[in-house]
Amino acid sequence: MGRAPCCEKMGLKKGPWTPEEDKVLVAHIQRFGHGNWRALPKQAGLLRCGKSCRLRWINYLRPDIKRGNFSKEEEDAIIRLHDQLGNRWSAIAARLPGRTDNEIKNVWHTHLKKRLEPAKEEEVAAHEAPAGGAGGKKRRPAVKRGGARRAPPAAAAAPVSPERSASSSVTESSVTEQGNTGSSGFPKEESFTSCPDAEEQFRFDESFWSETLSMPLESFDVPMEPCDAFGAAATSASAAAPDDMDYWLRVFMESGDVQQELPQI
DNA sequence: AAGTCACGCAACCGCAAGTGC
DNA sequence: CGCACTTGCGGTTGCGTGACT
Repeated sequence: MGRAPCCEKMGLKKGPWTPEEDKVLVAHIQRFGHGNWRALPKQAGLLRCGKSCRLRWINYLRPDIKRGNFSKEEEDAIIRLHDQLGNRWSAIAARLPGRTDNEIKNVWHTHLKKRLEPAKEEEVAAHEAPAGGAGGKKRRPAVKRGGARRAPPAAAAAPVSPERSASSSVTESSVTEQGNTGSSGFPKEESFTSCPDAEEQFRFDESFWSETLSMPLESFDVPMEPCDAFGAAATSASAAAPDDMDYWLRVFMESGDVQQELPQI
């Protein structure tokens, strides 16, 4: 908004997303997944940078996002988890089904922080903050983020579920490589097509999704795969896990626009 | 009713870490 | 082994909106 452009390429759109852009993004991800965020906007025909697409998907468009006010239980959970984990919002989000790190971060800064401030001050005066990051100073005061990323080395922070630190740490490859990683007990985005809970999660924004899914295929440059290509793709890709790249390559080849887009990948 | 203020949320930026070459 | 690229995370910004004066 008021800063210098983050994207190297000028001409890319910034600011609030339009419903049309949302539809295009959702449709593209459903069909092809998001193995490469950088290439995705080009392939989808969006004038956005990959980062922006990723953020939009993770924080708003994912079907398993729970919108609306936080319940008392959720707020309590955030407070408790923040006490344990510090400002590791993605780790906290991973433990709150349907909530995103951004959302939790916002809630913390706008509600919970203020609520806790008085008590916190006393506590801090008494001893150091537990996780070292609750104060919110310079970058990464608490635990190094590395441990919670793609190949979590047994997790620097024990409480974090080892298989994935964040709701946002989701890629199409996680579907194919790990299959349904719902072992932690809460729904994850990558599982929404293959997990039994998927249908339930899918209801969060039913009207939007039904609208999106009912869009005419002609709206997109590429011929549509039969039915929910995303789910089918994920499933079949999962079946062909060792070779998922080949699978997606084939999908692109069949889609017809690969001649234009693939060389840029 | 109009103007001002405060808050909430969506989005952006920079940096760190992982991965592939 | 080192470098370049991509992804993911946390901090921050600023617009939109409701509350208040």
